[in-house]
Amino acid sequence: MRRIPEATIRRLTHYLRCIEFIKETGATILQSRELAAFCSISDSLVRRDLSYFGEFGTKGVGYSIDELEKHIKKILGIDRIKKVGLAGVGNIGSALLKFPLRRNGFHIVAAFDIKEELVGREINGIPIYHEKDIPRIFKEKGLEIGIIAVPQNVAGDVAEKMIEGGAKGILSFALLQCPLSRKIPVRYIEIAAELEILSYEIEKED
Amino acid sequence: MRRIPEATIRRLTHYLRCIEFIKETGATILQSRELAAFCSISDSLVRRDLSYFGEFGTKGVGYSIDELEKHIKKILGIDRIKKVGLAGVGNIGSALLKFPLRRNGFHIVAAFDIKEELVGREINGIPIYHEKDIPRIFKEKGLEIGIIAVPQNVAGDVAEKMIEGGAKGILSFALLQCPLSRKIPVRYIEIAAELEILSYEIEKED
DNA sequence: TCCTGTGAACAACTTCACAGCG
DNA sequence: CGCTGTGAAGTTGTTCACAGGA
Repeated sequence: MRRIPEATIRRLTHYLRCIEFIKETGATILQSRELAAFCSISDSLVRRDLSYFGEFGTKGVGYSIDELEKHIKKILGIDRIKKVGLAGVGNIGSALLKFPLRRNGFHIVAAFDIKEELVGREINGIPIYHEKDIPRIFKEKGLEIGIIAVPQNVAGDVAEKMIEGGAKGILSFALLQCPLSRKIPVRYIEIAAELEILSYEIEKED
Repeated sequence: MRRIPEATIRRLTHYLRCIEFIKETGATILQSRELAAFCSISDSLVRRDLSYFGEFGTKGVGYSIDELEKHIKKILGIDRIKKVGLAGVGNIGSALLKFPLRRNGFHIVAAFDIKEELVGREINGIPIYHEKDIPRIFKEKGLEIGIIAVPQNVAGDVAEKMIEGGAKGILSFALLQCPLSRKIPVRYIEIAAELEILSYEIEKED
């Protein structure tokens, strides 16, 4: 199979959001043109994106919404729940603990912080452990994904502990400055960067 | 001037992060190769990115770190503080109110919520108003950017109120389903989508 | 000499346009 | 006929390779 553009994968997540929305209207068939309109892109791009993974549609008709949803979830690997561990129960961290990520197939099973007064407590039913126990708890509970919401200066250490515990991927709110000992996929959420890009778009004269 | 790739703008924000970091080491000159290594990209891409905006470097030497920082901030429009209004003082919203965005040139001046018990209070020195007052406060205080951290079903209404108040750009944590009355730049932070992309990267056999 | 800035080559991604199937 | 799936064309973004200035 050809290499898949990252942009295609990102759009797949948009398609999923649209499908969830459209499903509520009771529709069962969806055409590339309609899905494209929802996402403000061209219909041929929708077809191209889906065609990377097989032939899901029916010529002359469109795509079965249920089938399409199942296929996209399979492609994204969210056809089964993934267990997540979150480090850093500060502002962002505790907000995420209350966030309904489970709806999207991600289950935050354990949280970690360095503050003794937090260790042993629970937020939203999620137990908080000490950060030094990250490797052990990741292994014991079979956590696959780590979310990093700690200050930047310790983010690298936390990432290493997650990797030591067998994490397969990391989503980080802090820049990981040092190269990681073992290569696993890392994605960033950079609020400041998004605001800066927005600022550029505002200022540039079109 | 040629059209600038969005990827270039995103990298500009990375360059800024690197510069902030490198400045602390006391260096005053930076070469494209070094900056590229920090960002794990090619040196020619760094030079290409910068060349879109003029000739900042000195041949045979490199770039003055201070000059480069100033130029990039100018390009991104963050050479002056931008005032921000934030709607939705829930989990994510109140975390953002405590986040030091000011360091990056963004000043959250007002927050908004629909809950009467929050209205009139302050978080981190930022006053909370009722969401119905978004247009008035945006105008009165000259807010340029709106951050949306409200539930998805009211996100569209909130966006419209911000636009009515003269907002020039929006950063949203919720999908804005309806088309906006006036076209302004909108960027999204989609935590679920990032996790889904991460999931894909984990599952795919390389 | 060394590193920047940039045409030209190359690679990646998107759109076009239509064959082909239901 | 209508809509998908896909070669081919077109467009956009990145790398190469080197001219040219400090």
